[in-house]
Amino acid sequence: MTTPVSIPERLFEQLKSAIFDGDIPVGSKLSEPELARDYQVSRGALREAIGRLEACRLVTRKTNVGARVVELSVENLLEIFQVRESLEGMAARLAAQFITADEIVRLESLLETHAHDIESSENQAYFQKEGDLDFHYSIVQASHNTTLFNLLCNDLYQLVRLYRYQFGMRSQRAKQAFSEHRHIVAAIKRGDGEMAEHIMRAHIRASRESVERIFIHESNDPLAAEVNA
Amino acid sequence: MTTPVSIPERLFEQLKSAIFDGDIPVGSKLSEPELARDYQVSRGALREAIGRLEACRLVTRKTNVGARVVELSVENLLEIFQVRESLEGMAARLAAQFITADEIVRLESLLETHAHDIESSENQAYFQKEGDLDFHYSIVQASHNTTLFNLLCNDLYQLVRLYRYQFGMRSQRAKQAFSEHRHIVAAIKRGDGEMAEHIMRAHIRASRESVERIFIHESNDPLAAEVNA
DNA sequence: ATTCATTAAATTGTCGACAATATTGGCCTG
DNA sequence: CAGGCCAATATTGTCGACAATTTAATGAAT
Repeated sequence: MTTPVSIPERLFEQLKSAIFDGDIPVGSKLSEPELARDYQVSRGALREAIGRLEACRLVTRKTNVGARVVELSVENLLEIFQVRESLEGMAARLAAQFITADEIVRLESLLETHAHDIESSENQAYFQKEGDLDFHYSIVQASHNTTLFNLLCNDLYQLVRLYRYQFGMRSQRAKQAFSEHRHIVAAIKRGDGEMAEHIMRAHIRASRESVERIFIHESNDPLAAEVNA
Repeated sequence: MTTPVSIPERLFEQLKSAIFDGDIPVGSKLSEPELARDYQVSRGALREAIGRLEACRLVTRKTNVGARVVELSVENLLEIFQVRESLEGMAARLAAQFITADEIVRLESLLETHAHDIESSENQAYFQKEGDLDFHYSIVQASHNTTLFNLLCNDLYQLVRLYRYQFGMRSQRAKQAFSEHRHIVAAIKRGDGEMAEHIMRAHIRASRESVERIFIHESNDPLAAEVNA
């Protein structure tokens, strides 16, 4: 017995993909009649889907005017990094305290997968499109704090994905980042919460600073931004 | 020209109040036909309002089954405290860095109001029903990080309010908490972010530990819980 | 030509009706 | 009497139509 999926739920996922892929451009208006035609659904169902997009801050709505895809800005991206540093640092510390044996196994096998991805990929602007987020997702899950999980995985990570896709961010230090992932897992495994938090924060801070350098100081090449956190 | 308010928006506020006040009991089902009758609105408008309640996690929804007011638990409350310690600590640090002169004035006048409230109130289980949250709200605002603001003020504080109302939490250390508020503002005013964060974290941690003591060790009197953070 | 008012078109907001699903209660069977 | 099946009922999901509002298009006046 699989959980039933309503039309708005499906639409929500479809619209997210369309936004991530740029089929619905950033900043553009979501026309209800148009989308209802395109996706062959009633406006009611569409409106509920848009409501969910609003909830995870991918679109903003104005009464009597309509919904638009959020505008991206470096300032907002840096804000998100700041919040992530704080929350994911905490997640790493809690994970070190509460992670289960089973979760450790899964986390290490995830690392193995990523290690393989790095080896097999020729160019260095490689793997972690979702893989990196998967790692962070797993850490948050291992914290066993559902409030924290909801904030990060339901809200923030959606925006992080949007920034990655839209800015076409690629890692400039993939091996470095991967190595940090390993150290984080090692610290968690031995129950060293202090260290896990410390590395995680440094890990995310490094990404933020990379973005700052690229976008603030000389922003000619936004395609080479940082992604590995 | 005042911003137009749609029916779902109004309903959202009304339902929130009804939930906070216990008119719609915690854990109970939100019957669409019943509520539509009571509030004299169509089910469509009601469903959108319920969607917003779901977004800030005051209700949970199951497809084809309906919406229920969230179940409260001490575990969840402690989770929220943990997240708040992390986020509000950061907010205090950022506030020390970015607060404007105007915001400092408003913050200090808020403190004066609270000081007066404490003086004029005879019993010690006094003032801060919303006043305390107002303080924390102001600090977050002064951080000038809109992402942080959204997470705390749109999502978490709603739940905090629900816990306060439902558990009838009262401060056991109001004067102590107020003094901590003063120290936080002082640190922010002199631009000492490290100190502001440190005090804020200790402030919230103290509240969490108070709740732990009351609910975990001997929980006979949930009415005397901690509220001042 | 530019601005403003007026009107026409399009879009969003709201509603009630129908379809699909879940829940309830009764009935039958073991 | 317990447990499961089936019909009846109620609730949620979905849709298309109408109303309210915003946006645009048109034209008149300065």
